[in-house]
Amino acid sequence: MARAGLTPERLTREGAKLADEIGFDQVTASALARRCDVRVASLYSHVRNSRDLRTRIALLALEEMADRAADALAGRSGKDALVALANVYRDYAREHPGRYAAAQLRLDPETAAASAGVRHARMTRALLRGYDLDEPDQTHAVRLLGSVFHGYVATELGGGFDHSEPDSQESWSRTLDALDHLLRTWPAPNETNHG
Amino acid sequence: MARAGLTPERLTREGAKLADEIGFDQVTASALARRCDVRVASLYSHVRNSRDLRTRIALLALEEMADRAADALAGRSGKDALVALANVYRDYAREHPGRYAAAQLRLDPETAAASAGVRHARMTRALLRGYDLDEPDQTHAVRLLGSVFHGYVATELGGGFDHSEPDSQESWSRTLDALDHLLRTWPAPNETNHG
DNA sequence: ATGTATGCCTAAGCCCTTTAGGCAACCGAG
DNA sequence: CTCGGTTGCCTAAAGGGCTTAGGCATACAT
Repeated sequence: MARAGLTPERLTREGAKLADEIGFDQVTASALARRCDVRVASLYSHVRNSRDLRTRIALLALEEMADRAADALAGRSGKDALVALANVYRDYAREHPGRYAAAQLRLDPETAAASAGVRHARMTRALLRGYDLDEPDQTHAVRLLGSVFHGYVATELGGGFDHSEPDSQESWSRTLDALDHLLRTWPAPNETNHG
Repeated sequence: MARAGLTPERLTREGAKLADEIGFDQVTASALARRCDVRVASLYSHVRNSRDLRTRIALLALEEMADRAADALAGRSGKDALVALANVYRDYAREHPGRYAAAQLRLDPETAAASAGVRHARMTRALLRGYDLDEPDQTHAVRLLGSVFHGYVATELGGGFDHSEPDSQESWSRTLDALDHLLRTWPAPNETNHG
C-alpha cells in the first residue's frame, strides 16, 4: 500500500484548512484522517492526540496573523498603523474563520510563552508608541485594544451584526476612529462623571 | 424504582451548575445524567438532544445576566450606569464562568430574537441616553461597548491577564474611565490622523 | 381498585478517541 | 542488487458520548 506522506506539519496545514471549511470544533482526528485518506490510528504516529493537533493549528494561526501584522505595521504609525493592525485581525478572521477560532484556544502558559502570541503583544505595544502613553497606561491601552479587536471580530463572525443597520463595515470604521481619538486624548484615572 | 423528578427546567439548572464546575464544553448529556443519578437515555424525554440542552443553558444565562443588568441600571445614569452594567457582565463571568461561556453560544436567529439578548441590547441603548449620541453613532457605540465588555471579560477569564502587571482590576477601571471619556467626546467620522 | 399515561429503564447502533501489535514499503550497507 | 532494519500505515479492540426503540413499573384519575 502506498504511503500517504503524513507529517505533523502537513496534518497541521490540512487541519487548518478543514477548520476553515467546517469549523474549528468540528476538526476531529477522524475528520482529518478522512480528509487525508488515511485511517485514524495513523495520525497518532505524528501527533500526540487530538488536543495536540488542535494546539498545532492554533499556533499556526497565531504565526500567520503575526506575520501579516508585521507586514501591515511596516512603515506605518499613528492611526494608519492602528487601522492596519486592526484590519489584519478582522480580515484574517473573515478569510480564515476556523483558524481564527483556533487562535482563541487556551494554551498552557509555557506553550503560550513560546507562541507568536508574544509577537502580537509586542506589535500592539509598538503601535502605541505612535501615541503619547506612559506606563501603566500603555498596558491598559494594550489590553483595551486587544479586547475591542477580539470582541468585535468574534461578534461579527458569529453573525451578531448581520440583521441590523448600519452595516458592520461602517461600525468598524467608526470604532477605529473612536479608538484613535481615545488614544490621543487618553484620560487621567478616576474622572468625575460630567453627565 | 423511584422516579427522579426530571424536568427540562431542572436539567437546565443542573446543567448550568455543571457548566460552572467543569466548563461549558464538558457539559454533556452523559455527565448531566451522572450528576442527576439517572441513565443517559432518560434525559431524552425532557430535552430534544444535546444541542437543545446547551441552548437552554445559554438562554438561562442570558436571562440571569439581563435580570442583574436591569437591577444594576435602575436609578443610575451616565458613568455610574456604565460602570454598573460593565460590572454585571464581568462579575457574572467570574461567578459563573460556565454559564458565561454558555451565553456566547451561537443561537439561530429566531431563538436569539426570543431570548433575553434583546433586553441586553435595549439596556445598552438605554445606558447611552446618558450620553449625547444620535443615530447612527448610538448603534456604533452599542457595538463598541459590547465588543469591549465581551472581549475584556473573555480574555480575563482565559487567564490572559494573569501573569503580567498591573493587575486586571486596575486595567478594568481604567478601561471604564476611558470608555466614559470616549462616549462624552465621541469623534466625528473620518478624522485626520494627528499622531 | 383498576386502567392508563408517564417516567425511567435496557438494548443497540453509530461515531470519536486512543493504544497495541502487525505487515509492508522504503533505505542504507554490503 | 539483495538483504536487514526502520519507519509508516494498517487492523483490532476497548472505552465513552449521542440517540432511538421499546419495555416495565410507578403514579394518577376515575
